[in-house]
Amino acid sequence: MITLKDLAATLGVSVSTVSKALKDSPEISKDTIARVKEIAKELNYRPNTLALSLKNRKTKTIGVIIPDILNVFFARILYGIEQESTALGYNIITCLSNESFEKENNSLHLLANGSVDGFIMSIAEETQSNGEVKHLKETINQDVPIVMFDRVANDVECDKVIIDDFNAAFKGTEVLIKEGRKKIVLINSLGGLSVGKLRVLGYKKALEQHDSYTGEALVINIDSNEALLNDQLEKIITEHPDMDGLLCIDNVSGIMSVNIAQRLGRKIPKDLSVLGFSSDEISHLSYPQLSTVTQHAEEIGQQSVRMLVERLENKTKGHTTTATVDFTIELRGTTLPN
Amino acid sequence: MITLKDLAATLGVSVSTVSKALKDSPEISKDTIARVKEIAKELNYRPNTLALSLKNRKTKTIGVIIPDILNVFFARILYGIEQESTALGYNIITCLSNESFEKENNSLHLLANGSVDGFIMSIAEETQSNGEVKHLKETINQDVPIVMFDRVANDVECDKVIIDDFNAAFKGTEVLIKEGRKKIVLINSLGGLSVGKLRVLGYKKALEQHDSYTGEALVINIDSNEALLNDQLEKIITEHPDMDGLLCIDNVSGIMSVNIAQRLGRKIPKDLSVLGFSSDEISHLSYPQLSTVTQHAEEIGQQSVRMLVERLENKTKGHTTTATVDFTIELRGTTLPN
DNA sequence: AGCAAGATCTTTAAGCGTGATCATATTTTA
DNA sequence: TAAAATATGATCACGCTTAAAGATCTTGCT
Repeated sequence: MITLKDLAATLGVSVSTVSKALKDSPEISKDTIARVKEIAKELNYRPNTLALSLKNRKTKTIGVIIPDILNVFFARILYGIEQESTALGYNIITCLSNESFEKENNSLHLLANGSVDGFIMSIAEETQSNGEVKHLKETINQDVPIVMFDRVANDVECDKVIIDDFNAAFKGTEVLIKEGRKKIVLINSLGGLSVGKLRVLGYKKALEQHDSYTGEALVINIDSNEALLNDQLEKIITEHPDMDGLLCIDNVSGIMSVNIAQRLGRKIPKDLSVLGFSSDEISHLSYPQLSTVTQHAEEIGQQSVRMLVERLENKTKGHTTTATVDFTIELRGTTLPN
Repeated sequence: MITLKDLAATLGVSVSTVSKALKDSPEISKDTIARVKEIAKELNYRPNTLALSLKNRKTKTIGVIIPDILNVFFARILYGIEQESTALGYNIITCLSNESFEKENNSLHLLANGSVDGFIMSIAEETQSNGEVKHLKETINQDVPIVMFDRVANDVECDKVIIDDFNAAFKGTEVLIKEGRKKIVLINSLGGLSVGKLRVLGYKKALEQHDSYTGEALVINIDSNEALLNDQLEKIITEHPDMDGLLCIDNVSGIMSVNIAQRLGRKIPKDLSVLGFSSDEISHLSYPQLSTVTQHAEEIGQQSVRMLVERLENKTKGHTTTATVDFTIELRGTTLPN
């Protein structure tokens, strides 16, 4: 690695002269500046980011903690985070909590010592169901800000980026109601997560509020293990022959349900209307293509970065914000054309 | 942030005493060690990684460059990388090249200045098709080692982790041949990538070598844009009514083909046997579940980390290795049971 | 012309947080 | 009481920035 010292030595000047020359300081003569720059280029000098970070007490690096990178939703959020950070001149250190509290906790401690300027994270399932928040509060108290997205801890005071899950499910359910469906079922594989709970509430509220819907509300909880998903869904579809509307609130069960229902002889969307929750790319995997409540995952990521950087660079103390990112409902082939 | 200085001040001893005490130096009295440790714990002291990195000239951080995080294959590799790095005490800085040469190049330059000890990467499509290697060679020459996985640059001398793509396609094709299929088609959406080319070669070789196969080889190149995939596949399946074996060499077109073919009235696997290339989780999305040539993505990631760390810690100079990670063929529902 | 006061350019020194080496001070032992 | 053991402190270096000091050359004024 080439350092300022090396440049100084080859030119026979002092380190500080080189340093100043490289940033066009008016203190340094045009001539010297030119000479320094030339040799710097020739030797392919790059300032050592570590040294700069140490000096400036900031790293221009964001710690990102993702619960599950194999979930397209999170992968896409990471994509958004990466894009926006790069645009704003930040790097990201990515940690995968793998839904484990311990890993999440470790990552936080490992990086909250000057390695990153702040965190962007969605909390692990385990953390959420156990209601663990100490590690989060501690980090914030040490002046390392956190922005939480999607899965947030309500009793931690920090910036947040969420979807209006209640409303998303509400509007989604309305789509099915307005089609005149008589038995609309919600399949829930999100277990103890707050987002799942909110979606169930939105679904129930919509059914209640529309007099045109005369059926019952039926929420079926299933195991989220993907290997078991096919069998569970097949069982549900078989056991509910009169089901004509289906709301799947996770990424993949909508796709699977469409494929299974068709194999079992249901016409989609005629006999059964299916609405999933996910982003575009996965909806292509079924035929007809899955209609979805689309969460703008990329936007969630970008927004999170913007909020964190705002806080870092303007030193916004106190006063936290919660941003809600819009959802859209995209009707493709598994619901009736309107 | 709490520093050694802070601890020293509160205890009324010197910084070096604190530093030594924290690492149980025999130079320091039991008594002082205890006192230092107690207050360190109380104030929640964590050594500043940045300062350590600067001092030790190594960061214990790996730069990871991924072409496309929305591709499950890469997401899963990242998963493996993260697991193994954490296990070996390394952090990862993740950059997404998004298949662009420029982003790849930038990331490399941005981090190859002491920010990371080495890189693990798969080169961007653009980089590969243009045959750009200067940035890679430069990095290696600056003594920052690179491990490439999956998509590798043949004329760059570095450690590599690959799949035996030729053989994977060869064996996969053999499965279909042994079923007695008469018209086996390969659908290629991987365009200019080396892996795609190797798979096509393996397929052709298998067809040639088996006298029992009397049909032709037919490679159909398609656009990889997922939004267009459905239509393209439907067209292919419609136009080739006599096709009875299908090899899809990317992640998703196998799934789509199965769903489309069934909708068009083909019985799977009776009329048409389909074999995809992907990892487990995505194969669940079709019914019957897709039979696949499974690439052990996680293992590829882990192996890459092991090779890099080996080089970093043992200062293995010169002498590069290429590791081949096994593939397995997993017959699920879209091929005949054997 | 003579010389203080600027103007211009360069170097010195300190500090970011650590750890290693070397030096110093205090106590114990032979 | 000198030598050895014990405990602590001072200093430097990692690569960089920056305030302050130093050195050299111009300028302006009597």
